[in-house]
Amino acid sequence: MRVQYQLEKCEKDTKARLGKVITNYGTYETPMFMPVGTQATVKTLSPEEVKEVKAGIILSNTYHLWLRPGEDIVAKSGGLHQFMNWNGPILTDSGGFQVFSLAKPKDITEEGVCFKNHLNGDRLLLTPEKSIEIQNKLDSDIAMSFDECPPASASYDYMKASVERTLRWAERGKKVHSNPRQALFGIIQGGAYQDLREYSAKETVKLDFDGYSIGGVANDHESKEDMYKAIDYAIPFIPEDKCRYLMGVGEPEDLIEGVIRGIDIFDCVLPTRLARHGHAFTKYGKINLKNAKYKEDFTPIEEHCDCYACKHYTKSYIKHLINASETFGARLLSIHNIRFLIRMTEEMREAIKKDSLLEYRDQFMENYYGKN
RNA sequence: GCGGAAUUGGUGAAGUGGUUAACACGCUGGAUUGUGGCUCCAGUAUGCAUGGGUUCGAUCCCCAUAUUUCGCC
Repeated sequence: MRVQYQLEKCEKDTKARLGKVITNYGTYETPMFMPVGTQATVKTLSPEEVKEVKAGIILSNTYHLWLRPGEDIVAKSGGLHQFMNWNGPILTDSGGFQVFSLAKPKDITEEGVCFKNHLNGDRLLLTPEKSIEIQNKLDSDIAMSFDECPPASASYDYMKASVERTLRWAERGKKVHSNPRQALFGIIQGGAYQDLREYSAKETVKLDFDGYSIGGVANDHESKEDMYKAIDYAIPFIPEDKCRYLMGVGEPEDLIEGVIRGIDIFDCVLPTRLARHGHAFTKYGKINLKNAKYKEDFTPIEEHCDCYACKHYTKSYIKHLINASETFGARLLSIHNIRFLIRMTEEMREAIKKDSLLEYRDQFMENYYGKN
């Protein structure tokens, strides 16, 4: 069976939706936040801990698993779920983001993208067909189309050419997609240019994917206004009965603004990266555990948080672990930060049920950015 | 007691008779949005043991004192 999306309810005053994603590895409710496990592991967490923070689905990465250990080894082990001992749903990114983060413009051709293997210097060519073939073998529940993720600052002409190429790549990838258990999502690009986003959305939808995502946002110092516009331009063209995924977004307020605009799922490295650098999300704003003021703070990160870190450990202790570069500190903060974002999605689901999402947003923002 | 060597910020230390005393760590902040990320950025000695002297000018040269250290009795 292929992943299915079930729309349960639309909020009265916004475009927010309550839904369900049904997969062979379980069903989860949307809106949902996906922790990122690029190299077949959510950095520092065990699968049991990922379950415990109530992650409905995780994201992994085609490019990185292609280079190491190689998709054939993952396939041989019984697929990505088996390989990493995660029996929940998995979405794999296509390597499109690595076009943005690792490749130079001159490496991008109609055929695909030339990468220099960062592990051994080999020249590699990733094509739309290759990306889908790798994802088929990884056997994730949701595969992503291979796209170009252009910088938000790209010129109109560049963006237009890129959008068109990404559409051709989407079609090529769809043609070779052959895993009957795996869904395939299309990616809408176009930056903050209204006509390009609309064009990309319409044309991508014509190709008929199992779900749609909005990509190319929140990169290259893009303003929040531009990001929200990009969502607003694309959403009206996505069929209601398909899951909508905003790629790479994970600041608390962006989750809320995304949901209000009709987004169902998100992924982001932020909670785990911030954790490794000593930061924690809290209801009253982001805090930096490295700050001297937490030296003797023997209270949890958040008093009423239900995560493992907050139930058992103090800021003082976690600060000490971070200062001493002990990995347990990064692990505790990762658990907390992911749980924080997932709890936000839980709260938003409740708010959607009660048609009170705008009130939720206002209250959240007042707490998060107000005076402590 | 005698002779030698050393003394630079929180630490380990470069360094020069002349504009802002290198670097590293630590410390203090900040960044971070489909992870090439235990990463990156910034700030952090009004002073070179103390007191004199030489010099236009001394952390750098000279003298004394203190402390540390090595050797000898």
